[in-house]
Amino acid sequence: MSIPRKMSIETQLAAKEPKRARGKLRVAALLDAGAALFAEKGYEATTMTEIAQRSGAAIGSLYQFFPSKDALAEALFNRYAERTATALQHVVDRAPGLSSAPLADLLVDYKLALRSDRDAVVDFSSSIAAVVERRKPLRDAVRREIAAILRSANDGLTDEQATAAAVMIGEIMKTVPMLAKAEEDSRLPLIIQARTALALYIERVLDAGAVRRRGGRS
Amino acid sequence: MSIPRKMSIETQLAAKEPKRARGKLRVAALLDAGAALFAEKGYEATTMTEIAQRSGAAIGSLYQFFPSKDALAEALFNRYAERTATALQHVVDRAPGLSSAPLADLLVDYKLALRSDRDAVVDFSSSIAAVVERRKPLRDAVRREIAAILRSANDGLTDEQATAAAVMIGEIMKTVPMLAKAEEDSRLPLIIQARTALALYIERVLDAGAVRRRGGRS
Amino acid sequence: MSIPRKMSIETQLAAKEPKRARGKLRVAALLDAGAALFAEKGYEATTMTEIAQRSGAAIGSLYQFFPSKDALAEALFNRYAERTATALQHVVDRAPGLSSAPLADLLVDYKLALRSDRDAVVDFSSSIAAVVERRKPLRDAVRREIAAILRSANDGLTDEQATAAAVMIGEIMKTVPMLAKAEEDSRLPLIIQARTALALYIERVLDAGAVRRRGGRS
Amino acid sequence: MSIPRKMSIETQLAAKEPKRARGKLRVAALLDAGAALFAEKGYEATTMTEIAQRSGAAIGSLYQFFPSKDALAEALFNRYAERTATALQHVVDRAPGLSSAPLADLLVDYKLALRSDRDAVVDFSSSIAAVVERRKPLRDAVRREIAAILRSANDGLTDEQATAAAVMIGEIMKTVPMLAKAEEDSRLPLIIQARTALALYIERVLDAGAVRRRGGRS
DNA sequence: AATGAATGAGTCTTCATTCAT
DNA sequence: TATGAATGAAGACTCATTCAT
Repeated sequence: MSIPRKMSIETQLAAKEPKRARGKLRVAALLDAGAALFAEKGYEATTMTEIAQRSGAAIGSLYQFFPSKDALAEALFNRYAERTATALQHVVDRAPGLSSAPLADLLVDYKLALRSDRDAVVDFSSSIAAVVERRKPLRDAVRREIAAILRSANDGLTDEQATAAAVMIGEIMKTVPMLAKAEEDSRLPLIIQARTALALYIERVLDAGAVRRRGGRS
Repeated sequence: MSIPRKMSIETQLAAKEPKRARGKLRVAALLDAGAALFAEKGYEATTMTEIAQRSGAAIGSLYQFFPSKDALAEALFNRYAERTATALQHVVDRAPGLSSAPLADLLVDYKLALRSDRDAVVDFSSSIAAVVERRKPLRDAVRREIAAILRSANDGLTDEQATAAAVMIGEIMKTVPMLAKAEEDSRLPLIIQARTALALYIERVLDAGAVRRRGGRS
Repeated sequence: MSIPRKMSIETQLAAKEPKRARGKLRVAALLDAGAALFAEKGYEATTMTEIAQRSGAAIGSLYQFFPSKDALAEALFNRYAERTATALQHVVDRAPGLSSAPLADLLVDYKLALRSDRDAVVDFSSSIAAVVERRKPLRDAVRREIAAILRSANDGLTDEQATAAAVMIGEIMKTVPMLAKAEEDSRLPLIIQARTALALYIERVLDAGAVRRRGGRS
Repeated sequence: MSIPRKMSIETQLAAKEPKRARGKLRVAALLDAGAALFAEKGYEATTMTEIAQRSGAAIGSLYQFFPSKDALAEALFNRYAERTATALQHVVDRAPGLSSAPLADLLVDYKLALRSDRDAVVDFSSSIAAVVERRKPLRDAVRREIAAILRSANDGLTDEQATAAAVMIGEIMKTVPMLAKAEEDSRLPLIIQARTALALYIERVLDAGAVRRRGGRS
């Protein structure tokens, strides 16, 4: 897998790793509290004190492991990147041979699985320098995998076509978390719409060569 | 005793006119500065002092027109809502009779036109109470118009179907501003992908009734 | 605190200057309060809140003009440097033609005049990056003036001799503020000792050529 | 010798006596680390954690031996006081019979020997209550010894004269550590200047009675 | 009206010190 | 004893908002 899990820009932003079991639990609790609050109220509006309180720790304990608010955000992003890598590998493993509809479903499910992690990360990922740096590589890696899936399903695609399609697919996938936020009773139908829209687009992409070869769209 | 102690009412009003005009300019400049900064760094990260500075005004002047930061945001949202209404009317006017592809283009162009306004507004529109209130009605109005367009193009759609489709269309439309942020040379191809994806989805929606009419399950 | 961190490219240490009479008074009061407290308890042990309180201002007002504690220290140092320059010019103006004893007195009086300013500045001048940079040039300038006075009084001195003597004279002068801190009744005798010691040393320096010529010990 | 090597005031601040060789080594390492850091960055700017790290101990270990930062400072001061006493005794032992120049050299060498210890102690010795208390007695003891040396070399000196001279000599001696901080190639010449200045002053002091005896002003 | 100084509650962050393992 | 996590008071600094000129 080509996703960079951690970059080596040595900053003081690095979260200090706990050396005892107690510390590991703390760190996980702190990350969860931070994730929840960032998702709820946004990065700027969330205070470090709130995060500490929600995870049942003193403010000093929070700073013991995350030397700054940005460091916490970065750690959260790293966790998100790792989970993304894992989930994406899952997709890559079962994508071969799938037609547009099941492939669309696979991608939508991938997005649903990462939903809450992503919610915690989106708000700050364009405003914190250390995260901004990591963001593009991660996004590019995801796109590359999707493009690869497309090309292996349709060898008539050029690199440019596959890449552009991967970008568009990524964008359609981003609608999933939004739709999943809808009222309980409209959530499912909406996600079905996303599956449909994505399947239609993927079908078009996979047919691109065939269409040309066959000489017209159905 | 013959000296007039009071100017005529007409004269007073006339004297106020240039000041009002100047005020309008200043208000517009302040809104623009706020919009630009909110888009650049986000609502929370932007300070009132910065906004005043960028528009060449003193902080006191800013507060003369907008009694609070939230009020400024609200004004910005209102401006966005008005422009949305205008642009949407434009869409509604020329939608009738269009097939899926040109309709998709129309909607994509609508989104492109509102792009910068939206950038200024998205960041805070879920965190400021007064704006949150206005947001849903605006979004619902847009969805209703799109649903209406869909139903008038395909009278076989139920209300629920049209609404769900309108939501999905709205979401696909949201990808447009993101794609438009791409590098100069990939921007156009990407927007074409958005047009394609949207057209495919709309085509499916417009065909839905036909399928049923032609003998699908009741 | 300030020193161990890598100096960032452009530090925003510059004190903002007031544009209104009110502000100028404030700035002076703040500088005085800072000077007094730094002299009393040291830089690190003095809090910004204390400084604001002592000068009758709100903490925000302090930060209006001095964007950081370091900036305040720097401003204080700048004021000290200016006063040093003025006082030194005074010395330079009346040094020509003086013999060792009156010259020593002149230098001791110069040090006494700058005493309180120096007290405010010594504690932090070796730990704040921006000040450390300015310190050496100032000290060198003072030494250069003293060396020049020595050489014009004894043209048999080499540059190196004059410089070394200037350094030593500077050091003896530094004892003055310390001695001046003594109990009321021992202060005067002690300062007389300083005048004596300084006069003896200067006499030796001014005689250097003569001594050599006459054959005394080098 | 009248210097108190150990203060009789028992406080909880007093460092716990290490009972094992291991502990003594650790205590020495901690004191050295503290001394180095206090000299480098000052007392306030140095953290307990840093001290522990530099000496390779855990923060908990540091507190095992020194129950507070002040206690560490006090221990450091005590060590300095002991070394001062030893060095001073050395001076006292060989001072009798010396003329001004060798006496000055002796005193300068004494100061050079204690230099690094003093650097570690100066910064906090005026701000920590427990140390402030000990400081004056130590300084007075040193002055008393110097005054005694002066009086035994010149029995024409009054107590007041001898004391004032001792203070001045102490101040001139303080210039030695500063001069010793100069660049490698100017260090030696500068220290020679200090020897010279001190010798001149001492010579004057030792002559004082003679002048009176010989018929100077009463 | 316009300007910029004044205000102070609220944030992030530090660090001496205590405590559990 | 040794270790390092936990604690929270305290300090630097920010910024929306108000006020005086």
